[in-house]
Amino acid sequence: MLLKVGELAKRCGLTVRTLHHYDRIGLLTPSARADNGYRLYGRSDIARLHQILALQRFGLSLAEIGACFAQPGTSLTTILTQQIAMLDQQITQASRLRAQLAGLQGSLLDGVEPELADWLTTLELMTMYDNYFSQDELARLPMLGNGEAAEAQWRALVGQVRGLMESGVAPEHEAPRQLAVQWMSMLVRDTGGDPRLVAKLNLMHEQEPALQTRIGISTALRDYVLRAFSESKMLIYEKYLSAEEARFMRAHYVQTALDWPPLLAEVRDAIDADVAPASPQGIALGRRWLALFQRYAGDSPATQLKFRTAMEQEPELLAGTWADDRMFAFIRQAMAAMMQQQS
Amino acid sequence: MLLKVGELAKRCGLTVRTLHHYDRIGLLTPSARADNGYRLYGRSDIARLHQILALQRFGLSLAEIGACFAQPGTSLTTILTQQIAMLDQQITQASRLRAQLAGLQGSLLDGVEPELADWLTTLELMTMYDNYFSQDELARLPMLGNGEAAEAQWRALVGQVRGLMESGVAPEHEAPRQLAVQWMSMLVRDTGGDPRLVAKLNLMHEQEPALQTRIGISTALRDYVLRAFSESKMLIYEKYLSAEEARFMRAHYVQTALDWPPLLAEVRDAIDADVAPASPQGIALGRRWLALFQRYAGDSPATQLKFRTAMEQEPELLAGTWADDRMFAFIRQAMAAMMQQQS
DNA sequence: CTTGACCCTGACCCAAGGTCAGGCCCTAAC
DNA sequence: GTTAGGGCCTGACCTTGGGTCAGGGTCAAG
Repeated sequence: MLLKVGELAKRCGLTVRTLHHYDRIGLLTPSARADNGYRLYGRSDIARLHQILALQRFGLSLAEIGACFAQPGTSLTTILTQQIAMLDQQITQASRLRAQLAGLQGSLLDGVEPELADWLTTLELMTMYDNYFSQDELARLPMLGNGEAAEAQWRALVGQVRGLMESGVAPEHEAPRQLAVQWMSMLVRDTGGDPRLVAKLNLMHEQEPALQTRIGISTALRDYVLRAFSESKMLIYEKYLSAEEARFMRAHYVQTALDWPPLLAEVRDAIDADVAPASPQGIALGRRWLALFQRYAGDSPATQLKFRTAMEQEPELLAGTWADDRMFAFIRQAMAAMMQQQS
Repeated sequence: MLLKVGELAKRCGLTVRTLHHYDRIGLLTPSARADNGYRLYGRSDIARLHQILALQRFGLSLAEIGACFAQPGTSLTTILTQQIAMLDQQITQASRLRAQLAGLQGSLLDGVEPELADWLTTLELMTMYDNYFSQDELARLPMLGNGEAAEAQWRALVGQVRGLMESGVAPEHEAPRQLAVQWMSMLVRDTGGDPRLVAKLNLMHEQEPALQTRIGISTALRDYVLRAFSESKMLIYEKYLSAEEARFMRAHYVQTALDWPPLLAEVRDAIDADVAPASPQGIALGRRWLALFQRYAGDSPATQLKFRTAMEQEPELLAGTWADDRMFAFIRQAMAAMMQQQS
């Protein structure tokens, strides 16, 4: 019962080349050779080949199959769980991509077929997002999924704000202020209240000029909104401050606005990772928080107290800020630990 | 706004080598070079890169992406449907494999952990099946899925038959006959009544000696069953035949038994493919059917009529045969067309 | 004796880059 | 001035699982 290579190949539905390959890499060496050099496969070789094919069908690479034979310590359950896990990952990944493509296809079916070139620029944006956000974060960015409704809302808002800015209306006026508050509220909503997402959005917006032109939000426009939004907050704080304190705040508040989201993001990460507020890492965050706060509140504890009072009295101050009670609690504890340490 | 290769790579989360590669294969050639030979990527290059990455994320190969750019005739919908179809296929395939592995794993959890070597021989059988059956057919082979119950049933039956055979009991005796009828009925059940599956099973069994030793069914055993089963049919036919006719039948019936399944399989294929019975292909099948029938029924129309009468009177004759009314109807029409043609 | 079907080895090929090697360019620090 | 480090260049070899020759030997049938 010795088979030549071609016979074995036919019987197993393989090519001769494949068997040559297995021979070369030492996975299946025929147990005999004829005098003329022909490979002769015996019964045990055939059995081994079947086993190889079985493991291959499981998705193992030839190298892994070789390892299985080399050390018989490997248990089948290990192999199975491993391969199943791999398949699961593969399946979820493919399904996610499929869902994305199907969504895209759905949005294509309604309207006119656009030019490929137009779509490519849209896709350009998609990869940009991919670049800054993990798959997980993308799924949590409601902005993208909401599609139509949210997008129209944003387009309208951006248009209004740009109208005001281009007409020369100062951002401190009431109309820009109201739009800015709406802007931030929508942003909070569309980031699911997660400061990490908004920090990354800001980063992306800053680093991708192409994005700015595409969605129509230049850095100038963003600064305009930022100033208007800051003004809306400062108008409230002012009621609690002396003229001198208000002057200081007005000189520095706007510049700190963009620094908050990254810090909030880090605090949120720390909370999610169960970092203790009193730990060195927690205290470092508290220190940075305090520094940022002092940049517009100043060094005087009395003034700082006024800000805190304002914040407690006026819940409106928290609107559009991505800060919540959990984060405040964390920072309070971190600062307490900080004081303790210093004294 | 010209970026060096390292800068672009960092911004897009790629490696320098990847950009070199894209340059070499002409997918993304930087629009400028510095005096020192450095690649300089402009704004349009960046846009193109983003588009490349988007299409790549869809699962297109670099060659396909290049083709997209080369001829702008390709529509996005085409690409999307194509990729979705590919993903679907990928997903179903992975899911099917996963289900198989999970099933295997489940059957492992109950019992003791067997040796890897033992399992490999089991896997050997699995690939053997793979070799003879398509994935689709495997799923339709209830034999494999039923596992425990059916397998135990088969083991018991095989054991009983072997016991009789080894004790020297002639297959024509009543005990073997009854077991043979049971055998064929189970086979019909476990092939879902599909003659194509049983034809392939027979083929596999004949060509794989390893399989025979593994499941304990030698060709001798199979012939024993076949003879017993034939006997059970012939006893019925005999009641309708003269002594001479019966002698002819007894001399030839058993030898035709193994030729029926392949023919039935082809007829079934023809029906599924909507082949007309009166077409040349249908008539050819009718001719082969008739030839097979005449091998044990003889040439005399009168004798043949007796067989047909028997078949109509004794529904038991159809048990364990994979033939059904649809197939008889097809063959009847084919033969009618055949007669018409000859006259 | 030829022809066709097998067999052998050796070699190059694919996709999508990874990983050096050898050498040039530029900047900053000494 | 020079030297160290980092970035850039090209070229070349490596990966998986074989496909696809090329050049030459072997065997059986006609």
